[in-house]
Amino acid sequence: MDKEGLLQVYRMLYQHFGPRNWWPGETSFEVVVGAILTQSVAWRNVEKAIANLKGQGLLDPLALLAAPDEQIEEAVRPTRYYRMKTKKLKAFCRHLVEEYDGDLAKMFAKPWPKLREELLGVWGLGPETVDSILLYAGEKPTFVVDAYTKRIWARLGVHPEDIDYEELRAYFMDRLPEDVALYNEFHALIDGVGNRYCKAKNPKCGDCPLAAICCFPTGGEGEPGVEK
DNA sequence: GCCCAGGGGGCTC
DNA sequence: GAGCCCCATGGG
Repeated sequence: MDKEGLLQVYRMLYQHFGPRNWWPGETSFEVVVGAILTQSVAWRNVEKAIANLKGQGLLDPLALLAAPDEQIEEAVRPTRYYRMKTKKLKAFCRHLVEEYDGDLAKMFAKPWPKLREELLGVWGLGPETVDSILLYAGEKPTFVVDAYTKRIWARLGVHPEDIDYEELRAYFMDRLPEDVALYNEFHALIDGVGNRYCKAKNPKCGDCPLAAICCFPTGGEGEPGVEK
């Protein structure tokens, strides 16, 4: 799939869903917190957790660091893995406070490819979370890949589903213009189609906007590894 | 009441 | 370095 093919998919999704207006968040710190909490969990539950944190004045790096683990755990309980996520939130806040005086603007002032490597070194932050933070909180032109991206492009016959994260990210970034708004909307649209039509165990193809170009289910998983 | 969602860490060999 | 288990809630 070349640049035009990718943009065609983008247009098909956009026509179906319209603008998705990501990322909901009053502050960039709230967006970061959401990026960590949304790991493996529906956004609905993240909203509850963020409301809990906000209600207790914990949507602030210093306040969050100072609060006892038990309080954070209770607040983020709806997002599953709440003990792990409490550790992850604190690990990020610790890094932010120690390296940037708790100031996200200062952090994002750093050249983003360098910052990306740095954040990947923070405990609890993997590539998807780091790219989400950079794109949606920092407005940096890095493409976010998730399980839906892998699954959908596998079903389009472009790659095997177990493709490496960095490889698929590079696939998009090598072909698409370096455009924050495009990356923002594209990932949000992929999440939309994935959520509605592309669940792993019970896909509901129905009126999926990509049905015309999809290899699933008739074509199985497509032709893994074949470059289209 | 069971099964599934699905990112990241950590362990194994 | 690939494979596997752990985390542990809530919706269908």
